[in-house]
Amino acid sequence: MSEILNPHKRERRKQHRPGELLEAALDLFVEKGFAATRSEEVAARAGVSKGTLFLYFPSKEELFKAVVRENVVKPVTEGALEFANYQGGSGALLKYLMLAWWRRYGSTKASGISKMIISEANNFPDLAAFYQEEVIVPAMRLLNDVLERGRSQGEFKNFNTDHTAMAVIAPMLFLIMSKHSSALCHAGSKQMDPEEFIAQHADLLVRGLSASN
Amino acid sequence: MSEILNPHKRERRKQHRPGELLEAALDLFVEKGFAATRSEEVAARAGVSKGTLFLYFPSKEELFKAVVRENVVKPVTEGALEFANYQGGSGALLKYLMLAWWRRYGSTKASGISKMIISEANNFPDLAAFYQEEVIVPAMRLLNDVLERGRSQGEFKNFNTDHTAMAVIAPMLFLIMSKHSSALCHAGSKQMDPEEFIAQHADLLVRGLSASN
Amino acid sequence: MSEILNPHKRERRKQHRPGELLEAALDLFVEKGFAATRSEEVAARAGVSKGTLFLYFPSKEELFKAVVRENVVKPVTEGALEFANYQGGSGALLKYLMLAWWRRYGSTKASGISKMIISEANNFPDLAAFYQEEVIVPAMRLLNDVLERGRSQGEFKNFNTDHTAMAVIAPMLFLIMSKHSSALCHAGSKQMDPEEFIAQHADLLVRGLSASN
Amino acid sequence: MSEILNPHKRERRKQHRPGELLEAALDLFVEKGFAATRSEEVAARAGVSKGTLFLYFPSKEELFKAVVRENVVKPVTEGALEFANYQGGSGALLKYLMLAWWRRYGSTKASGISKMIISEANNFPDLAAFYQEEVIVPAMRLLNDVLERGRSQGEFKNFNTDHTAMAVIAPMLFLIMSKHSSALCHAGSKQMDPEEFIAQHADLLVRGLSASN
DNA sequence: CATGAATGAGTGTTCATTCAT
DNA sequence: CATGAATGAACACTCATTCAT
Repeated sequence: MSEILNPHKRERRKQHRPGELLEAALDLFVEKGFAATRSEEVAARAGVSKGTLFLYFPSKEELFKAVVRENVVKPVTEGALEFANYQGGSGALLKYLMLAWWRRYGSTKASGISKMIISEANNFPDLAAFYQEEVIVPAMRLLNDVLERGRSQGEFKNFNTDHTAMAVIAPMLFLIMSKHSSALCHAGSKQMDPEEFIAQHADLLVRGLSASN
Repeated sequence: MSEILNPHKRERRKQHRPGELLEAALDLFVEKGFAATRSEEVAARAGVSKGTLFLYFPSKEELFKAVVRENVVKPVTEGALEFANYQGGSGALLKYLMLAWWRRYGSTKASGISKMIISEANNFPDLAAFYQEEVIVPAMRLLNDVLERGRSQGEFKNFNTDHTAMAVIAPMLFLIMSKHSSALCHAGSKQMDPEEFIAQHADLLVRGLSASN
Repeated sequence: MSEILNPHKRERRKQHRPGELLEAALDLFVEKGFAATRSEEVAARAGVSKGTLFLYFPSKEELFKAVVRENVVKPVTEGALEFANYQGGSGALLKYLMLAWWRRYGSTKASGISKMIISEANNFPDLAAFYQEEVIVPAMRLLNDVLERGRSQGEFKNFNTDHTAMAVIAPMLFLIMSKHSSALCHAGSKQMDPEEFIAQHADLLVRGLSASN
Repeated sequence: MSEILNPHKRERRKQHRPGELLEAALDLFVEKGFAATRSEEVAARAGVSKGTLFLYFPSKEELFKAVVRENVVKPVTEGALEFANYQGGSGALLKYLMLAWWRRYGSTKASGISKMIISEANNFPDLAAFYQEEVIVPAMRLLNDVLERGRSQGEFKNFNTDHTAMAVIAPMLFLIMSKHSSALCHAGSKQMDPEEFIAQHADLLVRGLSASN
């Protein structure tokens, strides 16, 4: 009804085009990977023609970068914001951020983009570099900041930053890969609750970081 | 014996061909993945023509399966053998197997095959099924056997098998992905010693499994 | 109408493409057979690139089926229509249909498709089945109907349907094979007038079918 | 047993090699045609290696020519011999030769060679020329001689040689094509006895040739 | 004589990107 | 702005023929 009353409908559609294309591209990149996703299929799923896709995004690579900016950079930025405003203890903060990251990103379709990049980085160095800059570096900086916050507040002691960072990342990466690869999704990981898994892991880590020895 | 004494060039080459091709294929599958590896390049790297490759392996898929059998199935089988003959405690056994697996497989080029399968399983269901059957199932069985050994000996208590299996696998998977994806290999993981990482993780796990509560 | 008034080049080309490709494919299938016809050559003869061919026909097999529908099914359908509307005697009808079939099909390039299918049916079972269904079955039904019409009108007597059908087909098949195979086209058949040959044969047949004994 | 007693067995096999290869080649050429027959399969069916085939026949084309000489030229030569020695009437001779040709050649596997040549002559001009010279020309000469014998004896009258030759050949060609192409072998031709078909046709022809008008 | 390993040109089909309309 | 027709390089796999052993 609103469509009939609103004469700007087509214009609204037009303005939504990039968003619809991004949505379609996200779906397909996650489902098939970068190389195996055909640009025609992206266009078709967004309900436009092949030519239109290249009107908004000059190449498949640029389309991918836009998908990353829209879906992957955001959660990191949000995490950074919450970090800046957080008042409580660093252990609780770390656990909170890990769980928030899972709820907002890891558990969503978008996390397939991380799986995709890890899978195909070797074949697309430009994409890898872009992802490195826009995602990995900020995320690692945030993680580092959390650990340093804990150290300077005296809550975390005697830890090796690199090892600890790995220990934070490893289980989350594992969950992502399990979620998006049929090679892992049957490896018993289906019977497991990811949030519980992360919570347990976070507790384990915080306990380790807080120990005196 | 006569072969050693009578090193006809053609004959010597022939017997080495499959091995040379397997070696080249391993390199390229690890470097570029399954889809992006061109059969002609495999042949070229092995120093033969395209046709020769198909003389020894009827298709790219069969070539891949041979690579898996040669490089991935073996370490699992070896682990199972050592498990059968092991005499000591189950905690030590678990730690030993994790480290042995890393030294014999994870740290080698061959582990890139695991990364490859996880990356492309969705696009190649037949390959995924093959890998599932030949690698994942036996490996999970071995892991399960180790945990059950610990339980029946009273060394491991009160653990959830699935969760624990995930906790064993996650860090090793993380190391593999880091080693073989340029998207991760700069994520600080280069400064870390994998064996130490595994050892620490194994200790953490064993402590958790041995705890009374 | 606007198309005629507004002859945009691209548009005009587009609508003619399938026809041009079908024409080129007919030429080449007749000239070289199915297996020996390269899709690139079909495209080149139609003045387009290889890719364009597959824009209109999803595979060489489908291209062939389209060629059959366009060039072979039609004459049979036309014959069936004329049969339905025919008023005169059955002997005259049989002779008329045989000659019409020759003029409309046998004497044209398109009849090379029949030669082609007979030649390669063993190697392409799917194509053979398609041809069987779309061409042979309707054609045999028509022939049968003509003979039954003659029997029910009392004009044709005491004939074995199968033998007679063969006797109708054999000379026409012979003419087609002669026309399209260089192995036969010099066998003296060049000095012969096909229409006269068919007319004579038809007369012979009708006389036989009309004989009392 | 005889093999054990006969030390020359291997030598006998050797001498039979060409024959075994010819036999295998005949089978495969008839089954799949010239282009689609792989030389390796010919060798395999003869129980020798690919190299051996090329030891006896310098190319696939030469192999084919040998098959023709062995299997197709012979029946024509035999027919010519019988013609030379025949004493009776020319009508009976024509009928006899037609039936003999069917029994000795048309009904055998070897007749597939004629189907094959007709099918592929356009793609292999050298083969077509060879077949023309070695088979078609002698066969047409024999047929011509039979007709001329009838004319000079006053038994055959008022006939057009070319038309008559076609009328003799057409049904036999039809039988061969039916026998060797799946596109025709279901066209009702299975219910028919070839010898009877030929006999009827021969009678029809002879009656026509003997008629006064 | 016999082998079979090796070659490499050839074929059907796909897909990112361009551009005339 | 939007379309979709057109391109052509790429890629897995085949096979007649050669030749070292």
